[in-house]
Amino acid sequence: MLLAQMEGFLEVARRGNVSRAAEAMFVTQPTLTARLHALERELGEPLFARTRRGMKLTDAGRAFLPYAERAMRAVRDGRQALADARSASAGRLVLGAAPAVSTYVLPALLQRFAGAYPRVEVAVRTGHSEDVLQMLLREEVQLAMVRALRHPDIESIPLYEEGLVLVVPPGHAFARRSKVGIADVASERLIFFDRTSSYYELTQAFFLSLGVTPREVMELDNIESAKKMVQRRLGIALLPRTAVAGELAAKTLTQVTVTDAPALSQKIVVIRRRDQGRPSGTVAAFLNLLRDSDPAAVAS
Amino acid sequence: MLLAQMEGFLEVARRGNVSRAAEAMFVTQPTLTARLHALERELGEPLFARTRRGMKLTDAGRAFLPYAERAMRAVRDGRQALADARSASAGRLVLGAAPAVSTYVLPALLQRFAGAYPRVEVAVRTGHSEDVLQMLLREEVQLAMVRALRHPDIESIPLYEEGLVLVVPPGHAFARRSKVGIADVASERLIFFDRTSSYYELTQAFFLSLGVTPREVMELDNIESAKKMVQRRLGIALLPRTAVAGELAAKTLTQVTVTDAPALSQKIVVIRRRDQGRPSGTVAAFLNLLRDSDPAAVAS
DNA sequence: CGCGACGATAGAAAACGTCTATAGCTAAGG
DNA sequence: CCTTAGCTATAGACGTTTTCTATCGTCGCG
Repeated sequence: MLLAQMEGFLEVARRGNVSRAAEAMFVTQPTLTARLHALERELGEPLFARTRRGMKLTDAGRAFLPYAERAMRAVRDGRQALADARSASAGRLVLGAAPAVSTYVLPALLQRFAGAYPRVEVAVRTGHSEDVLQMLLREEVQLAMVRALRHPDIESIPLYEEGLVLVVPPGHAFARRSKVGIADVASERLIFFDRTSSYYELTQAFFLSLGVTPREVMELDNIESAKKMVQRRLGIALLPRTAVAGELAAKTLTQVTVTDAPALSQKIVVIRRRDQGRPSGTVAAFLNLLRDSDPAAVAS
Repeated sequence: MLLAQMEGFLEVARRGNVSRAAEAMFVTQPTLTARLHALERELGEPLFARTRRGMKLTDAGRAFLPYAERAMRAVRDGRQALADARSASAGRLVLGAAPAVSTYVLPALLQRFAGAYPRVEVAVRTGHSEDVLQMLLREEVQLAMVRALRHPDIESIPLYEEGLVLVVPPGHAFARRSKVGIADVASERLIFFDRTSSYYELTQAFFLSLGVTPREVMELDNIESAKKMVQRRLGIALLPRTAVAGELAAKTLTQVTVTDAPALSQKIVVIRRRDQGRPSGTVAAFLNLLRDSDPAAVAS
């Protein structure tokens, strides 16, 4: 059975006239007649009664009509759904993100995205990079923004390099000094966040590699708390630049450059399953948005 | 777009494997591959991501899936609906009937019909034959049982001949006499029913043609009341045989034969629009039932 | 009585779908 | 390391189906 037959059936039923319907469908009348015959033969039942003045539905035709309509509508709607998906004018986007990304980078990005694609439903799952990777592999998320990591089944696109910057409370001694060395830092009270996170390991490794043992460490499990601690002058901290952009601008925290240590940073990437084909619809739209933005610059 | 493509799409989506799906659909793998390609090309979007271990729906494919399913289901259901209609195992039957038919003949017929086709919904519209004819022409009913009448757009099948019989109360003088003549009848008080009905005209014409003027006529607008009047000895009446079958059997009315007058009767037919093609489904089923029954004999 | 409108039919040309055979790729196994 | 197995994609031939143009047959209508 062909959709063309259904379509012809509906058109003829609507107009009660094969010639007219054929014209409307841009085929010749014999073609449409043949389609109707084929459909009737397949269904084993005349759908039309041929009268002097045209075609009239039989009871069987009337019984079949709603189903043909339903089928055609389903196809039309399916096409439309695809068009919507293609233009990302509707659909769903499920993102995974590491905590720092989720908190400091995503909000601005999603605000732009939602503005451009208001009918797209967006969901965000936050977790440490490794956990988010697992979500991606389990297809719980379509796309994830995490620190660079590798896995045979994923491909990643670099997003930005997130620097860890040393922040001190306004008016701190470091803020007035022209040069701050790693030894100076080590003698300060240092505040870390989230022992389970890669940031923690990274930071520890950094100090150890410089032969420095941080003094009197304080650990929080989230960045916001760490910032508050610094502001309350309980210590200084190495925090992601994107996480402190707001405070630096508002001068409620001050950035200090360490002169005798390499810049500490990690790469943030967006990752995607390799086996999903070309990105399409909402995913492609979001990736385009990322390409057109400087994610690090939008941190709020 | 072809239904075969939809079907292939669904099958492959379900199995994640073209070869397997092709086997299940009794086609070769290249055929199914071609169908998928054609569908994807028409939709302008890959529906599957080709992986090492088979086919995996893309987001677009996932978006399209429910619509394809819906379309296929509509077609399946349509087929089923037609099959049901053909076997009259389901559907709807709208009958028109003249009052006497509706009241005295239809109940038994419909009881049998409902027994044979329990899932068919039946509706009955009652009216005088001419009114019912109009309903049929307006397609408000599919079939009608009325007195014989002709119209270019309808065809009719004889059902039975309904005799008008003279009924008197039990114990009436006529019941004891061997012979009753038309003159005897004319001297009795006669009860008629429904001046607007064809019965009335028919009966009047009958008497007039015999040169007899009925005495002291009483008119009711329905047969049941007329029967009651006769039973209360307010007169005698010429009533349809089917309408008094029950009373005759119960001996609450007595039939009298008029010896010197021709039998008075009218033909009852079932009529149908000529332009509806061969009767199908419920209509055909009901017509078969009529053919297999003796409608006059089933009068309750 | 011919004209016009309707669907059905015939026959030829074109288009399409399907098949077999095989290529190309990747992952797993000896 | 090479082979094998399992997957989809591709090529080319074949056969059927679809579509077209042209025409017919029928029936109402003027």
